[in-house]
Amino acid sequence: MYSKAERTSRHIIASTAPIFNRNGYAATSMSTITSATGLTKGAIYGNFRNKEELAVKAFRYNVKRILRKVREHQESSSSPLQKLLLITDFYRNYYDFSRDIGGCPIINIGVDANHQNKKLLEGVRDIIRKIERSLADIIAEGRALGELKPDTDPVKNARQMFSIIEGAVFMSFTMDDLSYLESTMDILERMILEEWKNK
Amino acid sequence: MYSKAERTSRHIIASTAPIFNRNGYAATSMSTITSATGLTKGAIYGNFRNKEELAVKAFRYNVKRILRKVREHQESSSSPLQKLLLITDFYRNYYDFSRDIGGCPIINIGVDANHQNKKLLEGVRDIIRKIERSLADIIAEGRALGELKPDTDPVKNARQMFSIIEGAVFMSFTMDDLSYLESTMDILERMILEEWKNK
DNA sequence: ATAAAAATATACCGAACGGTATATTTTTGT
DNA sequence: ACAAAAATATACCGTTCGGTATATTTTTAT
Repeated sequence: MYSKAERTSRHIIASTAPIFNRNGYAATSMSTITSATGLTKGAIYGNFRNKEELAVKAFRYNVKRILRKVREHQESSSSPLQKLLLITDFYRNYYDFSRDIGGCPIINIGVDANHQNKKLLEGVRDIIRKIERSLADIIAEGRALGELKPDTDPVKNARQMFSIIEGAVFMSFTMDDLSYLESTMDILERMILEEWKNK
Repeated sequence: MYSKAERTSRHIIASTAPIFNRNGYAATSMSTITSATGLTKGAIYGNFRNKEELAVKAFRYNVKRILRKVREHQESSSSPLQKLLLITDFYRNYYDFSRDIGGCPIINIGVDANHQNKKLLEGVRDIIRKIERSLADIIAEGRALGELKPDTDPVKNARQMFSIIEGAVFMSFTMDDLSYLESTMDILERMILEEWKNK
């Protein structure tokens, strides 16, 4: 069983994570945090050094939730090519899935933290590099297995793929219109099947 | 000659626009504004109803500056196909161009205003619709002239194109790495020449 | 040049900000 | 059950927030 402090920490993170994601760092005040958690400042500052530390952990919490979902969605396949297509398939449903946490934490916190908060921004960059690496690994494996063309560039293609996905996520959440995701995943899937796949 | 008030208004907008763009609405305080302009609150509130009104006008100012640049870049050509390629070419240099105003106002304010400020968000949406419309017009004209395939869907393709561009802009500014823009423009140009162009 | 009007500066408002010292309550190991 | 330790609540700190009423300065039209 978790200690009291651990349970409280988790509760604070879980209940403030969507708020930080929606409002950003500066616009999420301590009073927002106390009323969202039902706790007082004493409890918050007893478990976190300051607002910044909580914000960083809330960001990581949001990202982990999403990445776990993506992983689960992929697990049904052992083929790298299929995995790529399952990732695009995941993002077709990303709008409904992530609406309750207020959109994509990478975009939200990436934009919010840029020019504002070094630690938060570095956290975002770490996650982006990690995601690109795992995408590149899938592509490299697909190439090694002969599913993808021999001249595929895993790192470059991973970056292109993620960049295109994030564009669609931004547009969908800004315009409140999930068709951007649908329409962009069409392009990505065509790219994978027509340009990356070994035929 | 402009009246005193007009000159002051312009000065306030011009000198706070990059700050709003970088820091966002909540993180740009009145004291930031007074020290950036060299004026006092009396001058600010004498020319703008409140911080929100100034933020909206600062956003429009930033967007106009960029759109004018894009327009100038296109003007050298009368061919819709060439215009599309000049737009992608423009975004290859977008990183250096917009770094001094702190990145892309559409992404920055779009993310910042979402869940925070209705008027600002509506301003962002208006601009996005306007840009997509003008892109769609170019594509439609290209189709009418026979430069693009007859089955091209101007509205859909405009949205896809803009979404992909914004993704690259986000990635470049978040990772401080302009290669995302380069690499994405490669894809877009190939898409235009290989899939949209009437061969 | 002058007076009216417009624009800007000054001084202030109550509220909210992030954070802390300390008192109180709750959990923990025995 | 109990005492020590840990966790949480309370009350407060100085500072900054957006905004305003009013005094002063500058522009404008005559």
